[in-house]
Amino acid sequence: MSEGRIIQSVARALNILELFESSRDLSVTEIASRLDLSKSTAFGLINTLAHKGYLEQNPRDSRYSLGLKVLRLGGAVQRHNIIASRAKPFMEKLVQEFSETVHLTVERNGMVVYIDKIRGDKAVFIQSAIGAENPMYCTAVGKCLLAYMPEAKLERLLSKMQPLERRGPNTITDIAELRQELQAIRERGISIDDEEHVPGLMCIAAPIRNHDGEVVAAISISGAKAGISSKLVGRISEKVAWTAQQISGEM
Amino acid sequence: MSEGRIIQSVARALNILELFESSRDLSVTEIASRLDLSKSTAFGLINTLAHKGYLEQNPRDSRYSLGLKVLRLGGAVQRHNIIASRAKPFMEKLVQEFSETVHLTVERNGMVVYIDKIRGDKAVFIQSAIGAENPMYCTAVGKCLLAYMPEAKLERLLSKMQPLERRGPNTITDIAELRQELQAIRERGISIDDEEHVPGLMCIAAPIRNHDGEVVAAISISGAKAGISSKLVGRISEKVAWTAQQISGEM
DNA sequence: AAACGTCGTACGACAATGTCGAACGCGAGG
DNA sequence: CCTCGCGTTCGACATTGTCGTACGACGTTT
Repeated sequence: MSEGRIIQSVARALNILELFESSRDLSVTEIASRLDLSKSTAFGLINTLAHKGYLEQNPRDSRYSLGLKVLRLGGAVQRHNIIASRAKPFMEKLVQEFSETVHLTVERNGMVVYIDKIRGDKAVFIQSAIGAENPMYCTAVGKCLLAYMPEAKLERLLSKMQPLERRGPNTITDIAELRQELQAIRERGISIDDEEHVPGLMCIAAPIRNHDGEVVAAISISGAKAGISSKLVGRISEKVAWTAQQISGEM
Repeated sequence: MSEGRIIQSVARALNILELFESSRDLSVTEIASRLDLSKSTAFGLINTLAHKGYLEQNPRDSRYSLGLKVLRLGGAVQRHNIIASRAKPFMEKLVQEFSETVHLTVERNGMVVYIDKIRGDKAVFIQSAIGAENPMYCTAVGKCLLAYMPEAKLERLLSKMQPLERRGPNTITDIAELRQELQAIRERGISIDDEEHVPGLMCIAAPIRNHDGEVVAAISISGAKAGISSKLVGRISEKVAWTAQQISGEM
């Protein structure tokens, strides 16, 4: 965890922005107390963020909320991210075919990060937001990314993620069992989360490779387990794997 | 343009992030020179942004690009923004019906800001990104927002937006003519951009109101003019207006 | 109505902190 | 093997962010 030079005021400003991930609007006083800053310090930072459009002040109650400028940055990521831009049209086709929610994910710091998401008509309430993080061991996409990871990295991540907390009825809580599962995923080319992360939820994922053959992302379909017959699992698996290969071919 | 207290280092850090809207990756030296900072100052800011996940360093060439953390913020905006979250399902239905691109926009500082976008199958290349800005006088959504604006605000914006630059074959370049157009929009409840912004492109927009009846957003469908017969214009207009009303009813 | 509490914002003084130039270690290219 | 340019580190200075205090505005309470 080397740090190097950290500019305090910048870090604080970013902390302020992050507060708004869980709150729609905040007052200067609330922000100051949550981050242990003096009101005037908080105000200076907030005012700077607002001046640049990253926060906006509601004229009614003079509270602050996120500004639209942050959308610009998010859009820039999507645009510049080779995976996301290439995968988008394929994701849309998947949504149309199965009417279930489709996710695109990568690994970052041992977590699954959702870089794009398209909801389907059947839209079970899946509270995964773009940019959100989830654990790897209990999600289809996470296990998929683990399965194709360089061994050294896998070992490092595995040793850091214990214990495997139970999240759903079928969560794999034993490391040895997880290793077997990863092996099975490599053999099938498909990763399935059968109520391991969220009760009632089923996900099917497949790996996306860059032109060097390294797995750099995973794509998945998620839906209510009740609505997915075992026959459908086969059809979805096939199509997800096929889609992942198509996307890989474009990289 | 009152400023108040601006924290220099924070403003500089935000400037750095904004550089990445037009560049996929940048080196420390490039950033320093573009913003007229010393290399070490730039490095401190960059390092802070990277440490917090808003920038990432490519281990290959040690250049920096936007980090996935910015997606979190963008997602938070979408989630907290009442208009965006309410409108999403309706937008998806519009896309399914017409297979054309659907936009959701608001006005900010006299510009149209795109807060959501869903591409349709026919997906003409429309380079509008989420968070991007466009002028109001030559876009369907912009004219729509102008048409239902409080008079004082309208006058202020009109006086600031002259001259009306020609963008497409039918761009309205005369203020008086624009006022007539706004009147027509109010009468029809529908705003149409017929190659006024981009040659070959046609957009149809309708206003979204909050529960006080104020117009707070506009929704639109965009497509190649060649692919939209005059009969289709009627059908689309009707459906866009209907959708906008439905969304308004949810606010 | 007047007193109170609390809010966002402004001010000013101190020292903590961001800034800068110079220098280091490293890798690529000649 | 030397050189160039890169990202990064270091240390000293003074700029700048920080904090307590205070002001004016608003809403609520008494």
